[in-house]
Amino acid sequence: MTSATPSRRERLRAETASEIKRVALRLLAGGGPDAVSLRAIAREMGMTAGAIYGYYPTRDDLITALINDVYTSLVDTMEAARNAYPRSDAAGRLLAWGEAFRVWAIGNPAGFRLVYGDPVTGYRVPEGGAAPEAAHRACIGLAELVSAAWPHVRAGQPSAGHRWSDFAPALSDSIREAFPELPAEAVALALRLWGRMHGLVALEVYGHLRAQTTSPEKLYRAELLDLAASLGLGDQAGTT
Amino acid sequence: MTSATPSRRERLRAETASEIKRVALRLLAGGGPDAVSLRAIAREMGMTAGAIYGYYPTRDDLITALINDVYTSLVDTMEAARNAYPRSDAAGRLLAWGEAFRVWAIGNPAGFRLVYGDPVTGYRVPEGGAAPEAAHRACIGLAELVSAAWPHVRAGQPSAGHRWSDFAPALSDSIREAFPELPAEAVALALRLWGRMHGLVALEVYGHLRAQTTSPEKLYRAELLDLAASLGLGDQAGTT
DNA sequence: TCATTAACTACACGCCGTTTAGTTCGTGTA
DNA sequence: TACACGAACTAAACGGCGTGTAGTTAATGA
Repeated sequence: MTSATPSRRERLRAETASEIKRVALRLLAGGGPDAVSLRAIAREMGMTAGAIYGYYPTRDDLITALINDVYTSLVDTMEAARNAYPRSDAAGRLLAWGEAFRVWAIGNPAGFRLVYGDPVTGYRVPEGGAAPEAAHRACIGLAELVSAAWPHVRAGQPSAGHRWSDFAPALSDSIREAFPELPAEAVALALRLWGRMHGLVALEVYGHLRAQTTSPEKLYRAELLDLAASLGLGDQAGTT
Repeated sequence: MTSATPSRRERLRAETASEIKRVALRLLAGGGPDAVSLRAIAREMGMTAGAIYGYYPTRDDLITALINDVYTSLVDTMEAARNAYPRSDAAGRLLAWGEAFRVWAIGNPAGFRLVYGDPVTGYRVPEGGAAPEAAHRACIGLAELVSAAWPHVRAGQPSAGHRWSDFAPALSDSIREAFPELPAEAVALALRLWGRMHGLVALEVYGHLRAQTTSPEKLYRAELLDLAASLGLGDQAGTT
């Protein structure tokens, strides 16, 4: 913010910092979470491990940066998939979002583990622990899907008596601002959507589903359709 | 199998082998997955790390044994909770199973990670990769719940055209033997139940839900009720 | 009694994250 | 232009890890 013209030094520095992340992501994709080590990254860059401490104060800070990058790319992907369908096609947008989630996860198992599992050996989430902004965006995206379906949601949804105070202020505030017509109950529904998409995908990524079925994608598709139906968006064609 | 009377040596040996697992589980519960190391276990037992190789050929074999134990204890817990309700109370049994799953997971986060996540640093599932017997039992348990509800499942369940060949032979065979009246579609439904329970619980265990809501249990309860309703077991009292 | 052998230790190897002290070199200023 | 500063980096060390291997102890059984 303070620098109008980033000096040459600053440019080199920023470039190195992002090269570290780039190499880390490559190692992650190539050799799984355990292949991401400061020593391996440094080796790959022709440096020594200690040098990385000039860019990230600790390994976990680097991992945290990676998580944010990867999480953001996931949410970007889902939003793009959703936006390929017009606002009028609530079912299409829901299915697109859900499919994009699974496709990304299956294509990026290491990334999925990074974001939703134990990222790498010994990593602990930072104390301050503000959820990454990407998680917030994901929740908003889900709320948007719920919002579009809300008029059709059959009143039969079990009301567990959710209140606004049940949710993180950051979440409540954004949703009330973006979708003023939604009740707290709808936020609960959005989080449940999240859980429903997450369940089968997590089981598949970690190999539990493949031990039981040869076609997890069929299972997931059925789940998405059931999910759409339960939101009152039933039978609007199973677009890709 | 060959020994009628286990010799003193054999008894000591078996006792040591299980003490290793016991200590490992204690370390796991106490210090998370990273606290489980051969050196730590040996230290705790007044041995050296190498000694453990006399009992488990490699660290991953020990971890595999732990996973089996922990997974089995989870399934035992869920089955017991379910069996507290009579067969006639299909909804009660479903809710009990589901609640038991979450309660166990929240009370045993390290165990949950061991079974459903990346167990510990560098662990890779064994090649032969037969899914643990406990996973099989869990699937059967879910199928039983579906079986009890099957007459009520509204025909509207989206049919994704599942066939018996879509599932692992071990699973298909057991289910066809135990519940001859069930179609392949019902197995798919059982696996989807699994995913639905798994989703919110996994998000909660890994800290993603708590960043968004202060009452994950309410969310999960609502999900279970919705799930029961979608199986046609609606409105049969929200028993504990 | 004594050879066999299971059980275990001691040590080494290469990996890891992290810290510290020392070195190199581009940069802004006098 | 000369020089001092400081950023960037290396080298080496610490303790921890899983895993082999060679050597030691002690219980077993003929």
